[in-house]
Amino acid sequence: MPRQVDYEERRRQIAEAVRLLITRSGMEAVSLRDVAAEAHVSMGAVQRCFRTKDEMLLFALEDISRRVGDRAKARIEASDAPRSAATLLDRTLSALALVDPEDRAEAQVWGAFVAHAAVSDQLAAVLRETYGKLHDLLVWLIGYGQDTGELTPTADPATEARTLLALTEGLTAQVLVGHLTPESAQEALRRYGRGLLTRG
Amino acid sequence: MPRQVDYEERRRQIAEAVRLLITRSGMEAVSLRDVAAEAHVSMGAVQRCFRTKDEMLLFALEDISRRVGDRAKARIEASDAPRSAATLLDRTLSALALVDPEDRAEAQVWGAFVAHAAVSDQLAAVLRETYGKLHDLLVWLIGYGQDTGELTPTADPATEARTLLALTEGLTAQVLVGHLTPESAQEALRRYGRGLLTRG
DNA sequence: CTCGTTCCGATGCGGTCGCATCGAATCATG
DNA sequence: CATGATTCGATGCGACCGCATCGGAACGAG
Repeated sequence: MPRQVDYEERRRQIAEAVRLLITRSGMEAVSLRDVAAEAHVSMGAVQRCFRTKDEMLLFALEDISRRVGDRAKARIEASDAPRSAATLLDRTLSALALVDPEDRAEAQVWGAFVAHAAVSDQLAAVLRETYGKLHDLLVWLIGYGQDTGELTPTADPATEARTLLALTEGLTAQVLVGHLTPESAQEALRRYGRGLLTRG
Repeated sequence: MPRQVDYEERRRQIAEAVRLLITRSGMEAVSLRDVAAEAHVSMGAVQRCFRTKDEMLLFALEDISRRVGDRAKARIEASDAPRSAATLLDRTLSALALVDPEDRAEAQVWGAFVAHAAVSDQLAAVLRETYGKLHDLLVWLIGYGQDTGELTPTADPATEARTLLALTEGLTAQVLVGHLTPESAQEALRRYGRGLLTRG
């Protein structure tokens, strides 16, 4: 056997380059050549990892979807003590809103893929799956909060989860465009969350 | 003087072609040649109207922004009788949510521009202006509803407007991707609106 | 070392891109 | 009609695109 290569690792490396390029110049600036240069590999190596450009973009989206999901879960589990459901919800939504400047790039890439998904069924399928997981996570959190008595029991967790997820995404988009500041978005999100509290 | 041309009309015609192309194949499929063909004019004519491609895209965004704003206002003024503020709000948000299948194309184009705006300051500026106008419209509607006593007076119109606008956009995006049905999005929107009623 | 396999990087190809150029057509004016 | 300003449509240019190809480097097995 000749020199063996960790393809999975290289794919991730390439996905990172795709993210960086989208952040810097938008999705239409993603070319195989630029991706290869950004990932410090040759074009041939990129083509060895992905048969086509679409395959590469698909993997990049799966990669970023995994990141978003992981971060949301991480912020939940990072709570060392049994936190209140309200705190967990707040942290989770903040993570999803990507309001931190360091997450801005990721939000930008996410938005680019959402826009592109309107044309590509494959990308749309990945997004649907990710949205589904985030939805389930929020449903669970809301149900948990209702069990502990923190959240109003009359709310339908599914509807509330849909609303929260959409609100979060909408706020993020408007922050990216510059219509809202991260602070005002954060405040709108918290204000809505407060409405879910039993004594809010 | 030689044959005179209605440039403004032609520009609109070209903008329509841009919309159609984005709807059909996404923003990166928009080339001068295809736009010219779709608009049934020659490439030279397109170049006479717009110095560069970016100028063309900018105009297309301004055109669609105007359409979105016009439609929102139209649905308000179309209410022949002095409608209730709640009805006006519901109609306005439905218009913005672009949940009707016929509006789906427009929502798709809007999303494409939002994504692209993260890279182009010029486009972002147009979007900010449009968002600002929509925000002001919602603020006015909410204030009107509070005056008539239909809406809870404790809510801050500005914050509520921000929330409603973001929620609407987020729901639209998720409908486009296929994570939500237009019906569930409409329901989530109405459910939130009910929370603003005095006796909701 | 030799061989066989695997991977890399360079190059080529056909196509499309945005943009510039230019002759022909058009039409009010003198 | 002749003129000159103006617009059109076609063509050319240089660059870049995605993808295919291929010689050779790298490296384990015999």
